[in-house]
Amino acid sequence: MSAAEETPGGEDMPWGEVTPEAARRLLVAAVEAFAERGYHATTTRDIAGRAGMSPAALYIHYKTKEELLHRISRIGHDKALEILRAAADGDGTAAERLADAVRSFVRWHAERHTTARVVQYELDALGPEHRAEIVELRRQSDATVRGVIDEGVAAGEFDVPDVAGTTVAVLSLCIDVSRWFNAQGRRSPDEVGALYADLVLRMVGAQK
Amino acid sequence: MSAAEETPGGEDMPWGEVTPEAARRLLVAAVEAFAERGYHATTTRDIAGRAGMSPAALYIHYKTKEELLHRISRIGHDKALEILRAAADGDGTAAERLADAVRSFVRWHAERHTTARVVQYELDALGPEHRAEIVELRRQSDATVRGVIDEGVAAGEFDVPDVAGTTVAVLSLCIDVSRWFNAQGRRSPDEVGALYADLVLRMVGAQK
DNA sequence: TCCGTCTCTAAGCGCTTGCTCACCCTCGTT
DNA sequence: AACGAGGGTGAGCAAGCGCTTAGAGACGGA
Repeated sequence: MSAAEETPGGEDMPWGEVTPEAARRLLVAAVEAFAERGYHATTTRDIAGRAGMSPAALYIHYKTKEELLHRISRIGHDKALEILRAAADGDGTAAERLADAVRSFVRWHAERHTTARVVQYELDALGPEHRAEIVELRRQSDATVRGVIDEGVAAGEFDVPDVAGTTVAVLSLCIDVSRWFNAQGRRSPDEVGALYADLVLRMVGAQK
Repeated sequence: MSAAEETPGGEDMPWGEVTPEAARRLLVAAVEAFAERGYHATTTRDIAGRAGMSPAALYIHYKTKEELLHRISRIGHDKALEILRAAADGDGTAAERLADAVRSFVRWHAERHTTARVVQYELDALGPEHRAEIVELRRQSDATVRGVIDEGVAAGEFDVPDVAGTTVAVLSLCIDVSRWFNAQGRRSPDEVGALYADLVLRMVGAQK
């Protein structure tokens, strides 16, 4: 992680790598608008307006509206993959690492559900090359989770008849959090993360 | 179920209740287009073209493009709820009924993933009143699944610390099948249904 | 035969869209 | 003081949008 993504205090600063500041403001505005209305229902005038700029200003920093979506999608997927890998490559048993991965992955999808919604559900709005690039990142996410489950099975920790299918289900479950999660709801991101980690351990038949 | 929805052979005839035939052709075309590109990216000309008609023909059968989406959404949700209730109100233990519900619900989301994708992911494109109507149907789906889990817990069949949260997770898991399922993929709708029924039984801690 | 009804089309209206262009303002450098 | 570079704007273009309208053709009943 680059220094630009962290404040001096060390807390996470999203979109810190996007410069200059005007480009970042536009990108944050686009994330909000895309998450609320969807990519196709969002106009470039709406994005520029939210960022406090004229419609033409957008095209100084981004070539097209689709490039904006691609930047958002790319950064978001990189972050999601980084979170999964940090947990998967950590110490501990396969069960501990899987629970860790699910907990942090779900927490991210809940906490930053605005971004996650765009990242996960607006994939089809990308052009062919950009979409292919993102699909490859997803393949890596899948491989990361499958690896932990494989290790758990090999170590006798898990009981999983269908590793590939279970991997898809686990990732699907986590990703869909961004669709239904509501910040005003009863549950905090931490609570949902803990619940889901428990559910996934049950899915893979980890002994408690 | 009305007679119009079934062929003489008894097999399921989707959109059978939509008449006249031209209106049904338009609706089927709209489902395909909405599923492929999303509601906002689909033009009325595209829908009419797929149905082999002129753009103006659409407005003989539907007042607006949004009404088309509403009809699709309404019929789809009715069908989904009917499937869930048929399983939940059946005979057998809570575990059997929950497995049955998940199996048939998932099978529907896989088999008819085109429709399901529109029904489940284009909710926000509806106007306020139409959206409220659909949200109410979803509440009933949630209540149906929650009921079965509650009964399983009461009967000592299940071990579920958080019934509300687990219900959301189960439904979310099933619904998201429509996003990733691919007819050309390796798995049949039946196989995915069986896998998911097993996974859900594990999630609720049903003894095998 | 004439009429009213229903389904559908060709043409197009008013508006919004993504995006461009000519121009201006604010800088740090010389 | 003069300058070049880069970030910003107001106005607007071509294209495409959802939807309407005038009228054509088919058809059943009086």
